[in-house]
Order: sequence, then structure tokens, then C-alpha cells
Amino acid sequence: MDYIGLSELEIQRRESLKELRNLGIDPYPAEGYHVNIYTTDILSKFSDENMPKNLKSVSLAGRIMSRRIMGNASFVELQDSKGRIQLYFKRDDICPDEDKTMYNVVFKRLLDIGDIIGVKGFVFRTKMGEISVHVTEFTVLSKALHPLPIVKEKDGHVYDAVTDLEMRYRQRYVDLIINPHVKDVFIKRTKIINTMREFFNEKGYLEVETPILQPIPGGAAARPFITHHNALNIPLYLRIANELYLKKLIVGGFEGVYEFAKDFRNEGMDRTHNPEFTVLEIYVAYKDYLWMMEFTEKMVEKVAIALHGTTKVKLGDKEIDFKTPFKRISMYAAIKEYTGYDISGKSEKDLRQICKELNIEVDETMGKGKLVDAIFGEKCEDNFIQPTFIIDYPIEMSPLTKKHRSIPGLTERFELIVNGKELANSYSELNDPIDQKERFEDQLRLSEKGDDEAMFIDRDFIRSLEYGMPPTAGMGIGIDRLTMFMTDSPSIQDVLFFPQMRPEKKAEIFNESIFVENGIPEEWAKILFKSGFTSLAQLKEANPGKLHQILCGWNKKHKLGLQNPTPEQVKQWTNI
RNA sequence: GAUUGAUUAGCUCAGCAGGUAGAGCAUCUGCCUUUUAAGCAGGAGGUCCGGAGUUCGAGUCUCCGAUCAAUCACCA
Repeated sequence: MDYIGLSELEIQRRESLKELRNLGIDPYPAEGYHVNIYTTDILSKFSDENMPKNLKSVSLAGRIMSRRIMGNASFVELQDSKGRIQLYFKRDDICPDEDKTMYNVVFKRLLDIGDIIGVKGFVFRTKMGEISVHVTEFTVLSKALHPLPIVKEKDGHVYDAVTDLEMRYRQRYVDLIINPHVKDVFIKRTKIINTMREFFNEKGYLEVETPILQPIPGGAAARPFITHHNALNIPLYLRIANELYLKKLIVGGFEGVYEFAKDFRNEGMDRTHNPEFTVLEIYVAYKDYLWMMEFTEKMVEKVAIALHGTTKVKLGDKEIDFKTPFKRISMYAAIKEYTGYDISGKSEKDLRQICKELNIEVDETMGKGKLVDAIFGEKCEDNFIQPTFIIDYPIEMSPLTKKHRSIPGLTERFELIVNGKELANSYSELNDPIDQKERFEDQLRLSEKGDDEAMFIDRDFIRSLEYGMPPTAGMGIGIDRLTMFMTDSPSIQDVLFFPQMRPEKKAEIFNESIFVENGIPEEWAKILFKSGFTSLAQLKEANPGKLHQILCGWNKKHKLGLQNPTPEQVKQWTNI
């Protein structure tokens, strides 16, 4: 076995692996292990007076998280999918006969923290009062070769926790093993999605799937990822939204459709942005945005209660109350409240001037919509901590939204803001095909002006509207953000199992061939390379005596079991 | 992309106006027979992120690079 480059702990574990096999124990057995109880059930059902029958003979499996060996009695903490429990191993119970190998060798010496075992035994309470499993038999189920970081915990106080974010995100499996609260976040995430799904299904809306690879990335303003389809020889885009496809389904006659969709945006990454993220979009025929506002707040309230049993949720040092009804305020009223400016009816030039007076950075490519959005984003958004609907957006920033029924220049649109961040976005969908075509053309003009986020024109979408789409309300909500709010997570990386990261630095390219070609045996060539000799010139400069020592030392240290070269041989190598 | 900070044992972290690399846990060897984050004693374990420079001497100072984090910018 090639131990080069391994730490001592890893070498030890590989040695233990060999020894297990020599003893006839398969460290990775093929058959399953019969489990009849979880750690948490043992703890909750235990009773000193009236021990339930099923605790008299338990069989469970999990990972060894700590060991305390006291001669021929030992304690182990076992972690399964639900929690942890203490195991008690006693030599003469594990090995009733003369042969004490299973305890003295296999358990004490060849098992390590991180290994996965199955145990059978009975439940009891130790003198110290801890509910434990007295093990009568154990089975090695999987030997861990990579040492697990050791985290200790007592009375809620955690010692030596792994806090390195890079390790936690890159090796999420390790994070999940050693930081139990991490699992909770993801269990809650799934619960959020399930709760929403139930809410929609109860009303008879249909869960659907629409394309992720799209010839035209529509439905939002964002920079897409581009890929290429070989057979068709065309570019394809990863979707930035599923809006247009879902509306086509409403045209097709469904009453309500929804999709939990992965969207992709080729933009910056930070605490609240990941290149791929999950969005729920739902469209319901014969409804408008006022209906959707009530629908949305009920849905969010239901999620909060499903998760926490109350509408009040802790978020950092704040408490958010998701009790309905949420506050509603129009966008212009919000701007007036926080800036003092009444921007209704203002021209692009006026808006630019107002931005200047408010010290908001603007550039030439920004149209009216983006200017208003800049004012709102800069001066207002942060102020809305409790759930608030911002309603009635200017037409320029809402190209897929129906014009307001009574206020010119505005659209029937709302966003839900929580903790100063946009959570959901919704509107009465524009179903006038001619108006829609004009709005797309406006976007085209913005794009020509240099706005690289302006929407593409989707002619098939316009064609679908020409067949007639019923009045429809649509809503999109960021699942990652919702999960952040509901689990008190400060960054999106905490609610994604595998957040996008820069690739790990490539391992050094292993190339000892130059030495091999010059007659040095391969095993020694590798060691030369690993000890920092990467060229023949370097080798020539080396002191042969010292080099001999380095090589023999390496052989010993890493237990390679190679026959050491003679000093003369090594001298020869330096003279190649 | 900018600024600031970080990178030392498997893990958590010390270390200094430049002078032989430290602790706890984990690991190994003894002792210890129901412990409570960690029983006791002893041992082993490091390319101090990489490269160049200053110096008699660099983990420490300077420069370049890598990676990560925080803040900002960008992100309808």
C-alpha cells in the first residue's frame, strides 16, 4: 500500500484495516444490519420502574463519536441518524470465552472514532445516571480511514468546534457529522417546501416541471449562464426564471400551476447570492395581485407555524412576526416616507436629479424603472424589518406586469420585504399580447442603451398570449431566503448543502518519471520527488550522504518496508 | 473587483523588536474495571500556505502569488 503523503493517523488507520482483514473481519461487509430502534427512542422511552420490553434487546447502528477505555470496560458514544447514546462495553460480555480478541484487539485497538458499527444489547442506567446500552455483540460496518475532527460538548457548551467555513462548506458531510444543528436547518428546509406543497395541493394546483435549458432565457432581468447543444448546434441558456413557461401552461388551460425550480444567474456571489438557487413560482387563473397578497401571507404564516408552532421567529437579534395580515404600503408612499420626495409623475430627468440630491449613484444606462428601484433599494428597503408588502411599482421596472387598474404609470405588482430583504415578488400578469410586445420592445431599447440585464424578447410567449390567457396572478418566492429567515441563518451557504465554491487547488502533478527514465527505481523516484527534488539539477547538487539519510528516514517513517539503497547507489544517482 | 484580516500538529488555538516551534483534545504505550467536554503517567507527531528578498540567522520583517473570511461594489 502506498502511504506516501498520508498523515500518521491515516497510516495507523490503514494498518488497522489490514489487521481487521487478517483477523477475518470484513471492514466493509456487504450485508445490511438489522436496526430495531433509534438512539432517541431509547432515551425517550426508558423508564427505571417499568422498562419497556423492546429496550431489553436492542439493535442499533451508527458512528463512534468518542471512546473512553478503562481497562476491560469502556464507554463509547454512538451517533445514529437521530441522535447519540452511550454504549457500555465490557470485555467478558463481548468475549465470554477464552479468546478475548474481539475486545482487546478489535474493539480497543483497531476501532477508532469515526468508524461505523452495529451493536446488540440491552438498555440500562449507569451509576452516574446516564441511560446506556450494555453491548453484548458488535459488528464492524465501515472503517473510517480519514480521522474525524473531535468536537466535545457538555451541558450545551461545545468545545473545539470546527468553525472553518471552508471545511464546513466543502466537506459538508463532515459538518453534518460533527455539528448536529446543521442537520436541523436542512430538515427544516424540507419541511418548509413540504408545507408549501401541501398548501398548493389542497387547493388543487398542479405541480409541474418546465425546461431548465432554454433557447431564450426569459422571465427576469439577469445575466444567464450559456451552454451549447451539440446536436442542434445552438446556444442554450440555463434558466433565470420559469415564469414564461408557467404562463404558457395557464394559456393551455390549467387553473393553477407551480414549480419549485432551480434558477441560475451568472452574477456575483456573497452571503445572500449563490449562482444556483431555488425559487417557487405559482400562477393561478382568474385571480389578481390582491388575491395573491392574501394567499402569500397565509402561506408564509402557515410555514412559520409548521416550523415553530408560532408566528414569531427569531432572526439574529430581532424577532419577526409572520402573523397575518402583513403591513401594506405603496412604493411611492414608501419613498415619500423615507426620502421626503414625491416621485409620482416625475420624468427620467427629474428622477436623475433626485438621485443626485439623495447621493445615489446612477449611470447613463439606467432608465426610469432602474432609477426608482435605486431610490427604493438605497433609502427604503432596509427599513422594512417586519413582513411588509410594497405595492404598485412603476411600469418601467415591471415589463411582465399588468397596468394598474386605476393609477396611470403604475403596475399591479407587490414585493414582500422581510428584514430589509426582498422575499417574494408577485403581480397581476400582463395578458394583453400587444402591450406585452411593446414592453419587450422597450426592454430591447434599454438593452441597446447598455443595460445588459434587460429582458430578451420571447416571441413564442407573445404568440401564446395571442391565443388568450385568462387574468392571472403569479408569485415567486426565494426558497433559500425563506429558509434563511425561518432558520435564523445569516448566510445562504448555511441553507445549501453544497454552496458553490472556487475549486480546490489542484494537487501537485505527480511526475517522478524524469528520475525513473534515468534509472532510479520508481519507488525511490517517488520519494525523491516528495522530498522536494523535482529536477535532475537539484539532485546533482545534493550531498549523497545526506540524501541517503533522507531516503532511509522516509522509508522508516512511513513504514514503507522497502529495502534501503546502499550509499554507493545513492551516490550514483547524484551523478546521472 | 476594492480594502482589511487570516493561513502554525488530525482538530481548536498560542507564539515574537528576528535567536533551537508550543498547549489542550485526538493518536500511541503503560496503569486504571461504570466514566461524564478531559481518570493517571509517559511517548510520538510540523515543508509554521507557496515563492523570492533583507539578515550571521526568518513562523516572525519586505515584496510577489494562492486560498479563505469580513466589509464594500455588483446582484430586476
